[in-house]
Amino acid sequence: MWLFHHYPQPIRQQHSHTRRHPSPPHSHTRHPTSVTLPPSTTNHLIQTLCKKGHLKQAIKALTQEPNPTQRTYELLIHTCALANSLSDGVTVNKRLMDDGFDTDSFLATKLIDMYSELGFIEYARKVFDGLSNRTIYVWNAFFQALTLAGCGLDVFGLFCEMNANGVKPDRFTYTYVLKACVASDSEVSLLAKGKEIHAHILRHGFEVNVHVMTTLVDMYARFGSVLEAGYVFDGMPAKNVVSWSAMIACYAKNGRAYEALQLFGEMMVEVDDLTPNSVTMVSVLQACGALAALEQGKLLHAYILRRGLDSVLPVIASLITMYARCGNLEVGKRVFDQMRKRDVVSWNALISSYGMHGFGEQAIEIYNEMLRNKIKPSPITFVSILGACSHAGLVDEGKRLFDSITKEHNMRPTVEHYACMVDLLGRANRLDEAAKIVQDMRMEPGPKVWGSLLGSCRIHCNVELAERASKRLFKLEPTNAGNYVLLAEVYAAAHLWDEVLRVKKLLQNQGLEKKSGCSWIEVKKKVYSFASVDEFNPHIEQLHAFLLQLSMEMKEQGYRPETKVVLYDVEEEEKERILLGHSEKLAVAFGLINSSRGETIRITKNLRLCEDCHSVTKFVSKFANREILVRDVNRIHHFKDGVCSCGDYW
DNA sequence: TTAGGGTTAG
Repeated sequence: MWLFHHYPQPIRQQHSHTRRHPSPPHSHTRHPTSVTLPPSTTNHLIQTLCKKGHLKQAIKALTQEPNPTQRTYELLIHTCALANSLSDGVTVNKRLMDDGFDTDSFLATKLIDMYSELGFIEYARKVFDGLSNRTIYVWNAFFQALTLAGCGLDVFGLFCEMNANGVKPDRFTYTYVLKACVASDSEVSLLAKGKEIHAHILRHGFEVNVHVMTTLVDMYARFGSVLEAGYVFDGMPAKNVVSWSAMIACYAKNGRAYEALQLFGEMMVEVDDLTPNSVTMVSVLQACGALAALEQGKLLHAYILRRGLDSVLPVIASLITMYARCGNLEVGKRVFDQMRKRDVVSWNALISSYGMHGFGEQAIEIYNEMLRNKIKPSPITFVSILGACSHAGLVDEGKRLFDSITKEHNMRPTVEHYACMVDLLGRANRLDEAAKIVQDMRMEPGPKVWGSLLGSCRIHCNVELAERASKRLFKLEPTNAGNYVLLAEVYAAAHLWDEVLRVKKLLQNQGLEKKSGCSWIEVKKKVYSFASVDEFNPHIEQLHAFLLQLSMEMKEQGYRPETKVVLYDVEEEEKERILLGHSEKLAVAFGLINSSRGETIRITKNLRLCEDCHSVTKFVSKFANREILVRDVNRIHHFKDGVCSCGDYW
């Protein structure tokens, strides 16, 4: 029994000779519930101690009880899990096996749950392996345990074995097996497995079960298969608030914020007796934030207050982030200030809000206040605060905070933290130091780290390092078009047009495409979107004419188009024409035409803001005397009087 | 005995 190697010898010897009723070989006949024995007061005592959470005393009492019942063991196991005590759990496990409960599938289920909760999947595996009569409960518990432990891949073989053994999957089995597809640490994508399970579900008539089908929607959502998720959702015979929320979350998480809001609207208007709850709100707020749809967001805020959902911490964290992403940092701060209770997520939300607005020093102040409030930082806290330092160019502060992860907080920096450091140093044009961090990392630098390095090379036009980083990235993420585009931009800036063409070919050969630019603007509570190549847009001619006129006026004032960002080796004039078609310029023009003076123009872009759009927007903010907020993938740019809040550092 | 959707970052 390797399982018990590290633990004290079982206590059986102490009580075996005190046992008044010698045990028959099989446990069940000896069970006090199945033989008529007077109810044991010790059993009762153990159970009471467990219910009150006095685990140590309960374990002690166990040594006095010769015939613990199944119920006693059940409570003991549960209490060990609650008390997070592996050693006690193992003691109980050992004792119940000695007592002949080793064939008890009910207790086996409980043991598997316990080991899973304690994070010891190998112990759970031992229990599972040692049991011959595996009921559906046992299989389900083990599937769930494997999934939680990130061993999703193991589930499929066992699922086949279970079917081969004639045990029929039930609605719970399917939810666990579907979850196993997404919760696998393995490199292989398990989408294909998920589709197989989908077929299995249909063959066995489970397409009527709301839980199973909702899990299926969620599985497709997590693989980014929005269409499949939609098919499943649309085909569901009955949907409840969870199904709707899952589909809304699917859109919100997969860059389809507009559809998320639409679906939410449909849910509110068309479906009776269905009330969105706090979970729904979180996804909808996310979608508003993604679109910078401030007016929609405010309506949701009012709704949250009416429904009394403002005491739900995740809702408030999403609300703070929504306001910040919509450019309204002050309101977000006010929401935070009014919270009666705050958790680390609330603080993280505020820190990252200040970070995305470029207020690095204030973000650090908030972080220090959080520590003074005795809130323990989470790994995400450090991502947020390092990101804030990066946006504000606070290199030394960032380095100090990074060191504090190990020195002051006894935590280990993750790949994400290293990626933040590479970004921080790289943006600040300290590429050598950034490269050294990558070299000295104690773990494998993943795509995020190399991606940060490549991004910095793009800003500072470092061809050699960009080639090194992209070589690794092309291996790690062969289908991420963004990496090819970044490298091409580095080459274009260096006028290495042959190389630009070579990278473009590489992209084409794999059937990949450059993600096209897209911008959104909210005007009078409606969201309008613009694409860079957008001949179908009804406003396009008007906008082009407007921009052409604007560009001429700006040129008189000293504007020079930043043609280096154009990835085509064409005449300057053509490059200027291409630049004028950028989606954010269309959105700015649309905003100027369709909103009244004094109104802030809020725009969102799906990519990083290009240098030319940045300088044009600065000009516009001055000449049209308008405040313009542009949120790109990285941060918020607040243009006013010809200046941007990022200080041209982004 | 067991169940489905969410929070903060990049």
